[in-house]
Amino acid sequence: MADQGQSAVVWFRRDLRVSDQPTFLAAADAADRALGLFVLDPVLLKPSGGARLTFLYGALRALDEALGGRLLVVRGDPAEVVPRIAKAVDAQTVHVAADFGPYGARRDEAVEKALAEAGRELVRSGSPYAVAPGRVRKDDGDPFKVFTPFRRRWADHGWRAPAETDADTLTWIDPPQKGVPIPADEKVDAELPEPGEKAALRTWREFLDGVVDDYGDARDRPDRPGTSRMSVYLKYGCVHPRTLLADLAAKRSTGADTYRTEIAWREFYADILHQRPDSARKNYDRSFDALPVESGKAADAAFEAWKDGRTGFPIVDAGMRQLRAEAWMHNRVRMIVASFLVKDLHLPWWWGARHFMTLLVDGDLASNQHGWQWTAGSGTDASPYFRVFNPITQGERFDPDGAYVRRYVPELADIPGKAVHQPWTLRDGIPEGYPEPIVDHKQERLDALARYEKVKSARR
DNA sequence: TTTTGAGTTGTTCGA
DNA sequence: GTCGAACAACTCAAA
Repeated sequence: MADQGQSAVVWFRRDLRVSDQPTFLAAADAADRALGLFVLDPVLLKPSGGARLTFLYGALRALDEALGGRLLVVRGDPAEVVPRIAKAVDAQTVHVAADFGPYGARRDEAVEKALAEAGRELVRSGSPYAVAPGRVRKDDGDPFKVFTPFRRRWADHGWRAPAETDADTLTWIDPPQKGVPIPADEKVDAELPEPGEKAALRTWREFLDGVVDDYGDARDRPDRPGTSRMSVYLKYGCVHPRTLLADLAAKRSTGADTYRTEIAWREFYADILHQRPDSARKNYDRSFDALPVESGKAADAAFEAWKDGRTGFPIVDAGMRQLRAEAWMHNRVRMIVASFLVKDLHLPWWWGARHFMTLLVDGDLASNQHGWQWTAGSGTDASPYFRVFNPITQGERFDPDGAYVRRYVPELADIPGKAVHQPWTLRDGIPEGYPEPIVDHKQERLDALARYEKVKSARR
């Protein structure tokens, strides 16, 4: 089928791996040689914090190595770069995994159009999801707005087995031109996970052989390594969720079920963002536009205290400091600090969401923005408005010995046990250097409930 | 079209 | 200390 000597381009984006790569199979069908390409797109690089850039560069180095040092890295606008490279290697087809993000989808349309003008084709094979956004639909054809029925239909829909590919599926050609070197790591203080496909599979194997069966409970304990740590690898496609689902299918534990549900959440939020690209920046439920939020100098000061981990609430401060130290935060603690920003400080959820996206190594637009909206109550299937996390109760329940707090808040390192969650009750007073609580939680909870009344009356 | 059942992650209060 | 109920009403999904 392929003409002798025909080549194709495999344009990598959020699929920095060689196993389970449908694009490789499609490219092998179309041609007998391929060029591996990655485009450093300033539009995407600019809002990425140093942690994500550093991880990305590391993953690119790992991919380049897997391709025998033949990955071409070019900087520029993909709509200009991709057609130029395709022409240089005389490729009829450029192969990608479909992107369903607000920017990615527009970018791909522009690239597709530019390629078509030169008689070339952008071929989409697969996506970063087990089920592509837009596929899971109700009987009447409309998209789901509630998670649980989505998950049921999603599981019924099913997914393909992992594509059997590796670096040798294609013959990689030498780049026709010199690209740019993969940039050096950004200056990041945080300790980052090891980038790349091998690290992803090793991390997954550890989880699968270890805590997965106990995941249902263990995942809520920030003081213990009970989570999979796969988020960053999924974000950059160092592993495909299909691979994880195939391994989970062999497990028959509730822990494995719970983990499968977490993957479903990732797919649900990608689907929602696909339906409603504006929901990355605006309230999914627009009646929440009526929620009164704080602004001005006092709000800015409170926001700074939150970002710095100096709110005087130990579990909140520990989380915010873990974010700076590791460019990652335990999921349970993400909910606690988010609830605190939105319901104790009465600040807009998107302030917090933006801060997360700046620092998180695993920052994914769909999951991050909709996770925040869930906490704020403005999202799909949102938390009932009266559900306000109590940072002390949450700390005592999920960090019962206080080990998590002591690990990240050195001022409190000498306080034993769960007393660490309420340093203001200590006989000797709050340890030097640690702040007083910046708000009275009980008071702010009532204030939050009053503010939500405004949303309710705006609906009428 | 109408009806019915259900909806990630919590807190507080009173018995 | 433990336990169950209240906290509201609405929208969604499916029969």
